[in-house]
Amino acid sequence: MSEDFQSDQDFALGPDDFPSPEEYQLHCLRHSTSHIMAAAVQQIFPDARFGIGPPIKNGFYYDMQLPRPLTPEDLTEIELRMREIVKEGREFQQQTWNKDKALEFFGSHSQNFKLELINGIPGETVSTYSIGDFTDLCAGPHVRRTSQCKHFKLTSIAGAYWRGSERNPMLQRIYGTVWPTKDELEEHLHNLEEARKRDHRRVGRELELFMTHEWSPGAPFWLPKGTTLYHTLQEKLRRLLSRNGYLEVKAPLLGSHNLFRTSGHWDHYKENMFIVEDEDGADFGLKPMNCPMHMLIFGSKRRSYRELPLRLAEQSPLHRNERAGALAGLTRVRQFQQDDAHIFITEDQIGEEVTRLVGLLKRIYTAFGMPYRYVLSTRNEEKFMGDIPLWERAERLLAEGLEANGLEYTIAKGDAAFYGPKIDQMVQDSLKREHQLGTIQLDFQLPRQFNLSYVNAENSESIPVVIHRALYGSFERFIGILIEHYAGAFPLWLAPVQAKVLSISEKTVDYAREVYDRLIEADLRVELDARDDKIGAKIRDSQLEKVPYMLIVGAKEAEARAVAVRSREKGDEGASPLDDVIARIRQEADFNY
RNA sequence: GCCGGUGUAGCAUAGAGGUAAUGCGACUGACUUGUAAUCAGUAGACCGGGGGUUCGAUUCCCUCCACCGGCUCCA
Repeated sequence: MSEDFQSDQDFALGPDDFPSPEEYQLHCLRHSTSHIMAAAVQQIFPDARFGIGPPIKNGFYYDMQLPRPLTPEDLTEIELRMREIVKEGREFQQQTWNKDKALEFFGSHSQNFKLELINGIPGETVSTYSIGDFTDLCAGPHVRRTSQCKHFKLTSIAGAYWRGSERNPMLQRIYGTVWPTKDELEEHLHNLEEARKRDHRRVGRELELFMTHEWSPGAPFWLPKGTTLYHTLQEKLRRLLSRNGYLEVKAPLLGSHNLFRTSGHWDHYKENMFIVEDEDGADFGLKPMNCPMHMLIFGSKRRSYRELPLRLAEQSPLHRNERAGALAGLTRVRQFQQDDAHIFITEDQIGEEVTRLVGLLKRIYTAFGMPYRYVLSTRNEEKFMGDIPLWERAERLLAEGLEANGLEYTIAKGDAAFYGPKIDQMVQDSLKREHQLGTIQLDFQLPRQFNLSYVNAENSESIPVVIHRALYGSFERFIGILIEHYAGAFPLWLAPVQAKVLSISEKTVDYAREVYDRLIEADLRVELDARDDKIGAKIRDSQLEKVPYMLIVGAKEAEARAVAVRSREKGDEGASPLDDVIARIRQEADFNY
């Protein structure tokens, strides 16, 4: 360990708490830069009251209460002063104070948030760090001196509630990023710019996949090309599911309050539901989830253990009244469709069903070239229903289901919902960002609330276990992630337009039209560009539209009944007979999970 | 919901207390084109909605709406 890092003291966090020395050093660097920022802010606003300023992924933030809202110009000013502090090379000096001294010190500086923190810290003493005249309550660790924090940039200003609670005052938060070297900082800023360029909202508009309108906030309008994408994902999934024992259903969108009272949504989820009244004033709700409806389907007749596992899949629209400030693009919407399913099983079938599910996830996500990992969420000691032995058995079965497939996973202790443990699938996209997509949730409660049972082999009644599961998550969010993963350049089987026929001149339009018709007959998604324009311009437009294949036809091709193929990735591939090209594209487009 | 920001033609941007400009796109015409932008012309904006200040507001103020960045990754 380098002596640039304060690993030699008795800190709350030491090098051993991190997976690697690099991460430990980054932690120190980011935490330290956060202090430098606070010191700079204090120079400008002597009355600033500080909250917390932790290191985070890629950087740091600091929450503070200031006499006025910050502007972007303030960030520039703060950065300037930070650079001075960095240049001065002030030393990070640690001191251990007893609490009385700390309370007196921070009290005399009106740092009431710090007082609250001190009172929440166990033990008799607290740790502080000073750089020059700026002293902060902090467990550390830090770098040795401020001169080590050269390569930073302040990135944004945001509002944040003190301790994340809406009942607390709103503080101002400044986010920043910092790296050990200039190159790494520049690379990070470059990555941010790249991410901005492939933002699904931007690409979705440019490629005419979807639109939004202020008269339907939180509900995307799927344009023709986006609808093709949506349907393709639905159909590929349907095929996979029907081959794996799923039965698709379509339950109503609207349900009586009686349904949602029974499911518990009326008591626990009503503020997120859209409620409508019929002419007599009876309350109905738009379903926020499919599960209550599927319970009714299961309960609609006497069920036998021979029917289990009963796998009911549904892709219907769901509505959730998300808070206005939480809406964003396709990732946080009010109307969406999950690739939902509820699997009714006996307790004995849990392990095998998990195996089947991770098998399905594997097929799907290898198709997209996205690596992933699993997280098992276990019982929360404070909020859970049902008996503990059943929970423990179920958690073990989930774990075994993963292990039996040679899958590594981490455990999120206490993160389960009250009704049962779950496995979440964390998927990495091409920009190495993680998204929670697939989920496998056990539920011991809902079948009981709906009084569900089946006749077991001993001819008595048993209560089924339910698995709620999604593979894509929601189509909306999944498409948003795919757009960014591929930057709009979808694989052939998924591309809204698979090929575009480009005519070189007016003289070859008839043949171009013929080529177009042949591709249509071959069930390919194809467009014809017969404008009176130069071939270069048509190629450029197709390339910007990210069409996988351009089929260029001029006099030579018409003569030979051929097309010149230009692929999105490889460029000009020369001419081939039309029949061969159709066969080739057809074969490549023929894809299933 | 809360904090901050933004809202000008389909898109990207400019502008200023006296009703708006540029590029791309669209449309029309000419060119008939061989692998990432042919040329010329035309049309297109109640400057997000409502209210106020003012002789006059798109510009300043208030309010509503939408969008964007956030709202524990816990000293």
